[in-house]
Amino acid sequence: MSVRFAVLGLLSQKPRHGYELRAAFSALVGGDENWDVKPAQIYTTLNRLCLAGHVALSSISQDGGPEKQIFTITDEGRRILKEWYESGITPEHAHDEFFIKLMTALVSGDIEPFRLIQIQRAHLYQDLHAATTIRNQYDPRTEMAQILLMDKSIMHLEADLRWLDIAEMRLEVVQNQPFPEPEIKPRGRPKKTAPRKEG
Amino acid sequence: MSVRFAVLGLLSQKPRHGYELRAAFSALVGGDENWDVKPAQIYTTLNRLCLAGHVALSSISQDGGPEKQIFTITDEGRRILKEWYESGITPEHAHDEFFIKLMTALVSGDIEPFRLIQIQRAHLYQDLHAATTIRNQYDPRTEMAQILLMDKSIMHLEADLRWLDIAEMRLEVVQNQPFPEPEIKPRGRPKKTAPRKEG
DNA sequence: GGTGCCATGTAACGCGTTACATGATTAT
DNA sequence: ATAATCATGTAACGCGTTACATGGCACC
Repeated sequence: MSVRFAVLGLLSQKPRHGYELRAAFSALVGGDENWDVKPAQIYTTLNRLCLAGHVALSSISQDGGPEKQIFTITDEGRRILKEWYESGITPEHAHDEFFIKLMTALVSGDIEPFRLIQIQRAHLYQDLHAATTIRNQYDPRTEMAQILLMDKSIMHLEADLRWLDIAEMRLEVVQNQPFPEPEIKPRGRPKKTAPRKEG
Repeated sequence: MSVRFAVLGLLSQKPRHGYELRAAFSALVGGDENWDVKPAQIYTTLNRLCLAGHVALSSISQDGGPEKQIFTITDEGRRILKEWYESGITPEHAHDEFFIKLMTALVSGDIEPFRLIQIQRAHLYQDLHAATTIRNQYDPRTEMAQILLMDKSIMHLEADLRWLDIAEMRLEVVQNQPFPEPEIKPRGRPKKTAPRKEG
């Protein structure tokens, strides 16, 4: 979803063509090491935005160079962009890959969870060290995006490390008790307004 | 990627059929409120795993009830599962939607970044309160997955909130200086071993 | 006889990636 | 010349979602 709205936002600033959008997006995220958007995605996204009526092909320029198809945001596009700005975003922590890995390991018994945690902890410490080093090399006056991104990485790597500690503790407590096969409940049971833990 | 490996791990524990895998995955992540895998994904994933040779259709049982296609993990499947277990995972923080939103807003000037931060902060506080409440209702003996997931959510929501504070501070420092149009550098320039910040 | 669970899929779409393909201009 | 950059796309695939479709069994 992010790329679509970023394209919309960039077109809200001024009309642009595909190639320019790619470069602008790259600048937005602080370089293509962080998020390299492929041309294919830019052009297919523009196509979908056109079909949705959020963007329109306004003109084709050709200042000596190759042909440029310049896109402009529509009123409807401005509307849904504003909606995006005004909405809060809930990050999806359940979809975290290490969480799935740990749970899978617990159920299948293929590998000791503490070893898994150990591997991941070492990995995260490396990432944390790298992120800190990189952040301190940026110039706050000209590389704000890069710095904010590294700040974010650092905060979340620390959070992940804290979580590993907590997970380890929780698993130590129950480790002598056999890990209970998680209950496989029937699906699609009636949902009341708040189906959580009443009674 | 997560679902594919989770399926592999669950089949490593014991052979299962599609419907059973869906229920087992749901149990893994602590209920379909967290991550509801759709039947379509289970069956297409099984299909791809079969084509890749990581899983094989071993038998079709029919104990009175409907037909069940039972899948088994192959040696190759066990190999790549082990590889996954042994690898560390680097979370992708650049792809965070709020980060993109903030950067887009800064570049396009459509909305004040501080207002954006305020909206997001309020949203995250609500999420944090909800997550904490929910976590404390679970039973540590039988609902470990749910508790660990909520721990994770809480850690990361706190990290997000801390990051909002930092971002706000950083933006306050540069707010009187006009936000510099991020440099749009030419793409694909020669990459040395470490293209960062030399000279 | 309906509702809900068990069990299987297909079709189409959105988002993102990889690979491929074309052609013009600009710098060495 | 040829390499890099500017500029545009298509095709095919992986992952994930929504919607649609089929059929048997069990319980009330």
